Amino acid sequence: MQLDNRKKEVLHAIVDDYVSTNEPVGSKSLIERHSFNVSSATLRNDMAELEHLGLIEKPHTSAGRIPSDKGYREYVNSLMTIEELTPREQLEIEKRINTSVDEVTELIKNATHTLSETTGFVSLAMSPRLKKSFLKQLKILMIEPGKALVVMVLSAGVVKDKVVRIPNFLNDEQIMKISGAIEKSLTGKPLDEITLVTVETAGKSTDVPEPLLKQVLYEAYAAIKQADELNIYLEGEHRMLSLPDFSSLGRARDLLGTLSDSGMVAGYVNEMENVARELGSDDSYMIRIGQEITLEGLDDCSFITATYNLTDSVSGNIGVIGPKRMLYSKVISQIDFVKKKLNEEMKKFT
Amino acid sequence: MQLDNRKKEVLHAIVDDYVSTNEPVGSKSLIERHSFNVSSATLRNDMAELEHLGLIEKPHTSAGRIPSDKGYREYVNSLMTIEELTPREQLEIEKRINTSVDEVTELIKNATHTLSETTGFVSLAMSPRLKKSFLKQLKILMIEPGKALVVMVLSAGVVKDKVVRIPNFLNDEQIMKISGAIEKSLTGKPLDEITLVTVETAGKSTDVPEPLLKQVLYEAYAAIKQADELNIYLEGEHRMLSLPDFSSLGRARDLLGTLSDSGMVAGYVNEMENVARELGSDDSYMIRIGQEITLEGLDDCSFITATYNLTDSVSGNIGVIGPKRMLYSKVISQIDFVKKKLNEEMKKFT
DNA sequence: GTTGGCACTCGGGAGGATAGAGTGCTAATC
DNA sequence: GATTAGCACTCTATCCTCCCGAGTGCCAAC
Repeated sequence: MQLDNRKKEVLHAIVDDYVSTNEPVGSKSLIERHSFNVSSATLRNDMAELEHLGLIEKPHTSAGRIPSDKGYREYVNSLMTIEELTPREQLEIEKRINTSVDEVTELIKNATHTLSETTGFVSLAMSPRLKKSFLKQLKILMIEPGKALVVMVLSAGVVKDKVVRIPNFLNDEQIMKISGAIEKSLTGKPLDEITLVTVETAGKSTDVPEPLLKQVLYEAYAAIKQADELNIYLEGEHRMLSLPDFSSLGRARDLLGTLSDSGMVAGYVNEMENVARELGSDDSYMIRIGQEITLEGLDDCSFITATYNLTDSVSGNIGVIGPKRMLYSKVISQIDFVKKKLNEEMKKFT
Repeated sequence: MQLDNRKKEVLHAIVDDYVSTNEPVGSKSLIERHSFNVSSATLRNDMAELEHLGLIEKPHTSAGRIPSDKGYREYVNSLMTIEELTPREQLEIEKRINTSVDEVTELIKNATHTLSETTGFVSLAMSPRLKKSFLKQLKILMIEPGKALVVMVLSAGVVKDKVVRIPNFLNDEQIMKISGAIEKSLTGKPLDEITLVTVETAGKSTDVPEPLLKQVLYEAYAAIKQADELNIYLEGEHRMLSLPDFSSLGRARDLLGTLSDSGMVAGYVNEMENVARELGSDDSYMIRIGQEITLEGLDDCSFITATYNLTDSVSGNIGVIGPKRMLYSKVISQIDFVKKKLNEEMKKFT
């Protein structure tokens, strides 16, 4: 995009003004609000040019201009400067996240909540991707005949468990044997290297009769697989209703309808993450603007996520879904700060 | 309320018509849609009377009438007849709930989801009130130095756990001793009879040094207390946006804003339950209509809940929040049926 | 107690005029 | 060649006004 300096400033100003007023911005009001040393006619020429390049557009002939998705993209990529949060804002966020909790999950929920409150938008977080974390402990506890609890402690400081059904005849001692055998041979293995075969091999060393053994092993395997399933935490959906961008009930309905399918949103975030990795992107955050988002009803939204790290190899995403007409520089720095604090707090768990 | 038969029929007809058309209903259209053997003028007299009694009201002078909260209340208490679901509808619900799950929590979530889908409204469920269930097992597992997992199995077939911090110096053996001591003396005790003192007394029989012991006991106690905390599951908030009753963005915003504070909703449901118990109500469901609901923004809603039973002494609530302009007879039977199926499925867990 | 008749009320939709912000284009100027 | 003033044009949003129609309350008659 070869834009001369003034055109860049014009685009910058249009985005700024539109974000703060929610009104299409015209050449004249642009002159009034900013100190361009040229006339409105000159800006009109520039604006015609910017429109030709697809960076801004007119809602209708006699209105001002609003940024297009491409315009926002240009703004985000090359024009904006990210501002630090004020100490006051930082303090506010720190205070909210710092409430001591005993589990990583709680911490992540905390951070998500904080992010929604500080940005005023929908916030979301993915649970950590645990595939690369390894098993530190695995215990099978007998709950009652036919039922047991598989408890796993993972390297990332995460505890997972799952109630499973087991054959009725198995006694406490047999379960302990199986539990011990699995633990002994799987400890230290990353979750994504554990297969049904690995688990079955591990169980072979016990003297528990075959068919009974097999079912327990299978259930243990299923519990391990379930441990690295992804969860998503979404919060603040109702805040979207307060934004003028969603004052049309139809849009609001589509948006909240889509967000209510958390599995779909989770899938999308995951896909974003994968794409970013493939591209070897080294940005600390990912942004999707308007139509770049392939989820239905999010055409007027932007999606910004950052990656938090629980350990070197275990990470997840945290971010925001807001209107594409948002103060990107501010929101990005808010996400960034929350992520930073989240990372710091996470160190306490690993 | 001393209403002659025709007035009852008129009120019944007004509620029915208004629920199905969402238009204020006038004397003339009442004649057209129903077979009253009187003229519209007569109905006008009846309607004036009903209005005088506060059962119906006019949005403005020249409109038809709509039921007031009191009118709906009369309808629900004395006029409506609850209709059975069709076999087809029953099947639909059964199919959705019957998906086999391993934990009660999952089952409840399932039921909530089903209820939202079948009614088209917001559904909610409270987790079972576990105060009256007793401890069947309690194990403390060492996770790593300074950290342990308290696992509790309750009589109602529910498994709860909590990660707790413990003194760094404690070793595996000491923890097991404490764990065993607590389990031995608390097994069989209802949760609400377990106090910090009970737990501390239980721990005395071990030879673990006092200050270390004390912290573990305290954490175990906290874990037990946390086990009977109430959770609420809310689902389908976005569905409210599709209802004409909430086509005003302001109302929709207030409603979803309130519902987003799940703690508050949970508190309210709990209060409803307590009031019903005090009154010794033997209804199988509770209904709050319009202004009877003290939550902000729910003036145009009705709140219907039923009580499910996990065991004789352990129960929770499941129900719906919908517009007060709803088909009560239908919704109530839907809730009732879901509750029934939920109870049946729950038997498998206890 | 019921009914037909009638004057009255009020919201909502249709049509029309107007203001105002903004545009593109042209011709003159720097 | 870039910039500017000026101007005719465009389109939306808003405000009036008017009027239809559904509904009401009340009265006098049955």
